[in-house]
Amino acid sequence: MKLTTKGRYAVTAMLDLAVHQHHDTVALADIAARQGISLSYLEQLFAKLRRRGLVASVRGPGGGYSLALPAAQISVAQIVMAINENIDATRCGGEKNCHGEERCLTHQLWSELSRRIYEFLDGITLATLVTEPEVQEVVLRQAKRPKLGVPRNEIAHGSSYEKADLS
Amino acid sequence: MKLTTKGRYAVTAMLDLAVHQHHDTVALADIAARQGISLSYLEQLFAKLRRRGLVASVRGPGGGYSLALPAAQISVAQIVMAINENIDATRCGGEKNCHGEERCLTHQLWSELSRRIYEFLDGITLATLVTEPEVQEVVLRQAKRPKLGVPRNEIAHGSSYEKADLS
DNA sequence: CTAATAGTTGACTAAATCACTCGGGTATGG
DNA sequence: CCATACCCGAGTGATTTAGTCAACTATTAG
Repeated sequence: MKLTTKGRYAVTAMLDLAVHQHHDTVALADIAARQGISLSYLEQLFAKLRRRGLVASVRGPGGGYSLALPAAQISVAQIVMAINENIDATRCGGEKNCHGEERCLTHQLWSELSRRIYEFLDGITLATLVTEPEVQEVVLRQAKRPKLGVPRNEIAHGSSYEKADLS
Repeated sequence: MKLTTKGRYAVTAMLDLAVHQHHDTVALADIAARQGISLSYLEQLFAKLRRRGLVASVRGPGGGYSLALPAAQISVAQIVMAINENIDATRCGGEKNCHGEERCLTHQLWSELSRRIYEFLDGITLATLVTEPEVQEVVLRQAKRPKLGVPRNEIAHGSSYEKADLS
C-alpha cells in the first residue's frame, strides 16, 4: 500500500460524496469547488474508483457520481488501494533486495508496520468518518460558504510532498 | 515522517552495527558486504546518522563506526527521522492545501495515522530487534557466508519503490 | 616517512514518480 | 442540438530516489 496526497485527495473526495449522499448524484465540479481540488485531477481519481467498483456514475446533465456501496462498507484502505494500484509484487518477502534471496534483517519490522497501518485504515469506513464531530464541523463550515468561485487554475497547490508506502 | 527504502537501509545498517557491537568499531565496507548495500550510499546515510549523534566514528585503519548510545536508547523512529530530515512543516495543520485555511475534511484521520505509526516505530529499539528470533536467524545465516565477494557494481538493486510518509 | 586504510564531503546523474494540465471525446436531458 | 457532465489518453515540470564518482583528510602499521 502506498500513501500519497493522491490517496488523501481521493479519501477527501469520497468523504464529500458520502456527506452529500442525499442528492441522487454529486457532480465532480461541486466536489472540486468544495474541497479545492482540480477538476481534471478528480476525474482521473474517480476513473480509478469507478473501475474498482467503489463509485457509480451517471452521464449527461444532472449526472454525477454516487457511492456504489453503503458508506459503511467502504473503508479508507479500499480507497487508497484503488488509487495507488499496487500490483507491485516486488516486495521484501522473497525478493533479491532482501539480500541473500531470503528475508533481510528488518523484513519482519516493515511487514508488521504495514499490517498495522492496513488494519488501522481498513477499520475506518466512510460511515465512521461522517459521524466524526471534527468532520461535521468542517462540513458545516463549507456549507456556509457554498461556492467559492475558484478560477480553474488556482486550485490545489499541494505544497507538502509526502508519501507513505508499505508494501 | 517519511518512510522510504533509504530509511529502511539505514535501519538495517544500524541493526547490523548493533549486532556486531562486540568489535570496537565496524567498518562500513563490512556492513555493505553483509547487507548488500552500496558502500558510497552507506557513507551518505552514516554522515546523517553521525550528525544526529546516533553513531560515532573512528578514522584510519582499524577504524569504523559504533553506536553512540546504548542500543536500547535508539528507536527505529529516531533512525528514520535522522535520514529523512523532515523539517517539513508544510503540513495539513494550518496550511492552505487543507482548503479553507483550516483543517480539511480528513485532517484528523491522517494525523491520527501518523501518530500511530510514530508510536509503533518509536516503541521499537535496536535492542528490541537484536533479541528478535527472526533477526537472529538472519544474522546466523549471514555469518555462515562471511564474505560474499560482491563486485562493487552489482549491489543494491532495490527493485521496489515504495514510500511512506506521514507528517 | 609512507603506504594503506577508512571516514568525509560535495557534486552529479538516470530513472521514476507526483501532481497535475490539456484537449478532445461520448452520453444525455431539456 | 446544445449545454452539461462524465470519459480518456497523452504530456509536462518539478521533485525525489537511489545511487555513483572523485577528491579529500585523519590515522596507523611497518
